Amino acid sequence: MKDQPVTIKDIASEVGMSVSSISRALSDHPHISEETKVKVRAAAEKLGYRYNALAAALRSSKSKTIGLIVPRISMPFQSAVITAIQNRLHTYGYNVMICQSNESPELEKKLVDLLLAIQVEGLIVSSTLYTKDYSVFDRSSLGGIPVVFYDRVPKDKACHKIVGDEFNGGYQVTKHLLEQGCRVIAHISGPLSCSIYQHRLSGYKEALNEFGVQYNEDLVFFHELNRENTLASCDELFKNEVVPDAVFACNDTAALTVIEYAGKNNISVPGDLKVSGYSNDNRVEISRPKITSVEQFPHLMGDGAAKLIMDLIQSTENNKSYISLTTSIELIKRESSLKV
Amino acid sequence: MKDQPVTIKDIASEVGMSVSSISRALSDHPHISEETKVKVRAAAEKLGYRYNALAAALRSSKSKTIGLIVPRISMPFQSAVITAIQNRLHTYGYNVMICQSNESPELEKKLVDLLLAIQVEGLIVSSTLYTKDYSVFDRSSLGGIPVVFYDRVPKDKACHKIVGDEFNGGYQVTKHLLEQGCRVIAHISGPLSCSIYQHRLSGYKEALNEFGVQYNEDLVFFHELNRENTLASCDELFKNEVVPDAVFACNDTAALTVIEYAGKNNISVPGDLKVSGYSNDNRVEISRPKITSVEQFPHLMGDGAAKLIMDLIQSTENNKSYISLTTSIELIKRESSLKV
DNA sequence: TATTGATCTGCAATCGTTTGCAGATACATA
DNA sequence: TATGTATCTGCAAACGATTGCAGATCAATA
Repeated sequence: MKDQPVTIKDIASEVGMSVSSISRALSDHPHISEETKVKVRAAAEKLGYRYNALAAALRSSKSKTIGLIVPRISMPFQSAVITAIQNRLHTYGYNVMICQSNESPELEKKLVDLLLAIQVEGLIVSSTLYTKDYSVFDRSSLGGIPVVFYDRVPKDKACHKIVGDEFNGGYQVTKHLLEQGCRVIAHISGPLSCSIYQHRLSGYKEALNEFGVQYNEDLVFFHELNRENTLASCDELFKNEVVPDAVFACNDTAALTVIEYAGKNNISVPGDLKVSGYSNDNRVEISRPKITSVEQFPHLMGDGAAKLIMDLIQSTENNKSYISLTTSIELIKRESSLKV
Repeated sequence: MKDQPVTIKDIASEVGMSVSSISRALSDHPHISEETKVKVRAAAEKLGYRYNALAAALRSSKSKTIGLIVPRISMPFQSAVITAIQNRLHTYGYNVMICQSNESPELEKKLVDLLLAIQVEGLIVSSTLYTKDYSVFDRSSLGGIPVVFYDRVPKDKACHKIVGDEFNGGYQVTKHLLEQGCRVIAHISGPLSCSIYQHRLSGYKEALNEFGVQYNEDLVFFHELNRENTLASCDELFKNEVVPDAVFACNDTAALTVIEYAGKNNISVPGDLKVSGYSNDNRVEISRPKITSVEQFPHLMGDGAAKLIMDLIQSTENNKSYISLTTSIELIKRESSLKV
C-alpha cells in the first residue's frame, strides 16, 4: 500500500524507462512507439497513477483554466450563459473557475487577483453594475492574458466583447408598445453606469422619436431592478395626474413587480397598462398575464464568448485590434402588452 | 520592461536577500522582522510581483481549492446552495471549482478525475438522479481527500453528508393535504434511485397511514420531474374513474405543470384539486394560485456543507466515523392547497 | 571569557511534470 | 565498412514557490 501518490517516476521504474519517455508516452507524443505507449498506459493503470495537472501547469505555464467573473450565478440569464461557456470550453480541454462578484466592484478586483494567481490563461467577465474603473483589466495589469467581456461590458474602453443587440431590444419593445397605442411609456431601467441600459435607453428614445412622442424624464427611472426599488418607482409614476399607459421594464423581475403593483392598485394589465420585461426568463410564462419580454439567447452568447477567448489564447500574433460581437435578440409578444 | 513574470527570486536580488526570506516575509512568517517585511512588500509592489498559487500548491500540496459537482447550476435551489458554499469557503481562503454533471453519471465520474488531477483538497457533491455506482467516491479512489455529499446523497453508502429533512417534508405536505380534507392524494415523485425521493415517499406513506388512508400505487409516479413527464402522469391520473383530489409534486416545476394541466382541463385549483410543490423556488409566488411548497433553506445547507468539508480537511486524525447532518424544512402553505 | 538563548536569515532539496538537445539503435544504402 | 536516415529514448534543467535544518548575529547572563 502506497500512501505517497504515484508519479510518472514510479511508472518509469516499473517499466524501466526514463520519466521523459513516460511523460511523452502518456501525452501521446509521436516519437514514442505504439507498443511502449500501450505498455506505459498499462503500468500507469496498474499502479493507480493520477496525473498531476498542477505540476504540468507549472512547468508548461499552461493551466488549461479560464477564469469567469459574473455578478451572480442565480440570474437565469447568467446561469444559462455560464453553462454554455463551460460546455464549450470543456470541448477544448479547458476548465472554468467561476467567481461571483456579487455586484461589488471591490470584490471583482480581488477576484481578478485571485484568478491571476492561479494562472488562468484567460478571463471572461460580465462586470458589476457599478464597475467604473476597468484598469485592472488593462493588458498591462493582466500580464498578457486575454479578456473577453460579455453582456455587461465597459462603456468607454476598447476591449474584446460580445453583447446582445441592446439598442434594437430597447427599440423593438418601445415600438411595439407604441404600435399598441400607448403614448405615455414609462421606462424602468438599471443604472446608466452599465452599458446595456444606456443602449436600451437609446433604443427607447429612437422609437419614441420615430412616433413623434416627446421624451419625458419624469417617466424614466434608473436603479437596481429589485422589487423594492421598482415598487417605489411605481408609486412615483402613479401619483402624478397623467399616469403611464405602458411600462418598459429592463428585466423580468421588475416587470413582475409592476404587474404585482398594478394588481394591488386595481390597474388592469394589459387593459389600462401594458407591460414589457426583458430577458425572457422562465417566470414570464407563469405570470398572469404572461409577460412580453426580449429573448437574449444566452446560449449563443456564452458559446461566442468561449470561442472568442480560445481564439485569443491560441492566436500567436498579438492582436492589436479588438473584436466586438453582437448577438441578436427577439421580442416575444405576450398578453401583458397586447390590445384587449 | 519585463516580459517574464516577476518571481520572488527577482525580489530577492532587488532587496539583497535569499528567496527563502522573501517567501517567509510575504507569507507573514513570525521569524522575519517587521522592518524586512515592510521592505520586501515594498519591493514586491514596485516590481509588480504576482503570487504564483500553482507553484505554491505544488510544493506544499495545498491547492486551496475544493471541487464542487452539481447536476445543474440553473436550478434555483442549487444556485443558492452553491453561492453559500462559495461565500463560506472564501472566508477560509479556499476557491471552488464548480462543475456540472448535467445529470450524467458518466460525466460525473470524469469530473471527479478532472478535479483530482487539479489536486483539489476536498469534494462537495450533489449527485445525478441516476448515480448508482458511488465507488469513485470511495476513500481509496480519492487518494485520501474527503468528500461531503448534500441533498442528492448515496443511498446505501456510509458517507459524510448534509440533507434536508425529506421524510418530514413528505410527511408535512401529505398531512396538510389530508387535513384539508383530501383523501385521494397523488404523488408525483422523482426516480427512486435518488435518496431524497425515497424519504419523501416514506413521509407520504406515514401520513396516509396515520389518517387511515390506504396507499395506492396507481396514484404514485416516478420519473424526472420535467414538464413532459408530468403532463403524461396527469393524463394517466385523470383518465381513471376515481380522480385525485390532491397532488403532491416533488418539485415546483411539476407543481406548476399540474396547475397548467388543471387550467386546460377545467379542473379548479384549489377547489377541485389541491396542489403542493417542493423547494419553494421563486416561481411559486408568481403562479396563480400561489403554490404551497416546502422551503429547504439552501443557504443553511451550503453553509453546512462548506463548514463540514473544512472540518474534515483541517482535522488531522483520520476520522473513521461519518458525519450526517440534517437541515430542517418548513411547509409554506399557500392558496393552491387551502380550503376555499 | 564563555555560555546561553532569542531572533533572524540562508542553503538546498523538493513538489511532479515538460521539453530542448543529444545520444542510441536499427536498418537500408552506397 | 562506412554513411545516412529515421525512429526512438534519456539526461538534466527548468517552472516558482515552500520548508527543515543549520548557521549567523547579538545581547544578556553566569
